[in-house]
Amino acid sequence: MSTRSVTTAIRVLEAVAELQPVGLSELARAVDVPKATVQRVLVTLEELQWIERAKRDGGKWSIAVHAYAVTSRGSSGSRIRDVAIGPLSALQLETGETIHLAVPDELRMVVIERLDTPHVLRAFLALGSRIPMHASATGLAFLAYSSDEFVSVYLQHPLGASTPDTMVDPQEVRAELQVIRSRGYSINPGGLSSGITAIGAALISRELGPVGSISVSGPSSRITPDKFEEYGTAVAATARQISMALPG
Amino acid sequence: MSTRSVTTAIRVLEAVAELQPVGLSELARAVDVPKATVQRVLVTLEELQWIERAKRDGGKWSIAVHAYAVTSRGSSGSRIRDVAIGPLSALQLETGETIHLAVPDELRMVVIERLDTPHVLRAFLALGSRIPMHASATGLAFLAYSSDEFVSVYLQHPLGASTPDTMVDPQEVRAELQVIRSRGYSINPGGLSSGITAIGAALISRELGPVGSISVSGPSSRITPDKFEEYGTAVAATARQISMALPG
DNA sequence: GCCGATGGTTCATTAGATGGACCACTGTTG
DNA sequence: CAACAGTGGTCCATCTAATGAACCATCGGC
Repeated sequence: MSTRSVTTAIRVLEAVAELQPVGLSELARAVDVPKATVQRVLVTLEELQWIERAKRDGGKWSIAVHAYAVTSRGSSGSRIRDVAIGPLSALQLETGETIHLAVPDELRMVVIERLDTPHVLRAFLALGSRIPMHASATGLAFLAYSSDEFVSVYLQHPLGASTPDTMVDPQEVRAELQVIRSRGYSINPGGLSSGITAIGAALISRELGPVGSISVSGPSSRITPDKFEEYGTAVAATARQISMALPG
Repeated sequence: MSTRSVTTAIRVLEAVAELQPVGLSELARAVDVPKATVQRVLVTLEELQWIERAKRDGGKWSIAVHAYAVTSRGSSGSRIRDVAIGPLSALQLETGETIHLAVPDELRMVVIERLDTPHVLRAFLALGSRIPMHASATGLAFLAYSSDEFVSVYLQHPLGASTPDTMVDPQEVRAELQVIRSRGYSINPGGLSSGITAIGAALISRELGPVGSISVSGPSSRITPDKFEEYGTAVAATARQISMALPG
């Protein structure tokens, strides 16, 4: 139907990203394509500066910065980021805690922006991190406003535990989503990283439904239950403000 | 010699990234490939979730989050980022200003990490920004420790002015690099954005030479000349610390 | 020495990418 | 309103160029 070689090339590229640093044979096995084909693809991608081989370490392959530079320029989240950055900045100043902006990619949330806290004790999520929806405040908020179909599909996949406190029971998650909807924001105490509590709210486009979410997070010692409501309403208000400014 | 269709596909992808949101005809012109071919590539890339078409706006193409998620997972800079994040966090707390971590891609510096200030007045560079070397503290620091060949090649290209204060004379840049080397850090007052001053230092791998650089930046009203030395030595010390922890 | 890995290359076969020509549609202009 | 210059999109005969089985070279271990 369409450009088989391109498809395999991209599949190889994604495999490199996932397994890096990785060698030829392992890649060929992972993608289930003959070595010779993978080899040609690798050389091509190298010429294009999208991947590079380690100088030592038997010349294993990794993604090159150029690939990152190309794809990060913009990305669909960029318009969201543009309208979000102002309100998020205000929210950061108001709460003094770390703020995350995340958008969905397949079954994960991807962190596309972060504003830092001045505190020495910081909640840290690297930009570009892919985190499970059921284990994060952003993901839960997003799920809470997603369609039933999507939630069902999501919950059919095995729910891994990021920490001992992660919700792994689909029933429990469903109930929590209901709570989030009635409350307007999500609370995730230690479900993604032990000792980190986060409070999130969904960004909802009138036309497209939920398109991402935001959260404020910090050490559980600072984000105590008595602050949940204050931070929750602040996050929810900021999310509403961004939602209204969305292009859709 | 190798996989022509893949090459054109990647060229199309890069063109989309650069011109997004962009339509079929414009793309075909940009990459100088028949519309029909571009069309097939676009459909393929869409199936792979690497690009997406706007719902409104005549269905123009943009890079999808998935592409960003794939390439940001790791990227060669990731190991740098991993070892850098701790020291950078300390530097951010020490100075209270925005910290950037950038690595070279072709003739630009690409911002791969940022720790920002809690100040209302913020120096902001979006992640993934590609900035000219001669116009940025990070770039100048990187150049200062690059090979003569690379510097010569770089200076042969036209030096664009990002602001009225950008150095555009190759001689002047060369002299500045000398100053940076003897001082140990770079200073860039308003050369990238008017009213923003940045101080940078290079990350140097013993085996590979310069692999990136870091900088602290803020409004020129805060980063005044009397702070140059204090911040400069701090940045340089942090850079040295990271350099020693580098894998190479 | 053999064995099981690895990375890398060759080349006959034919799958499949190519691109010129074409259609349908929209908005502009004289 | 007819002609026109754009746009996105599709067909299909031609022949390029992607494929992959078979092959070789090298490495490390036992």
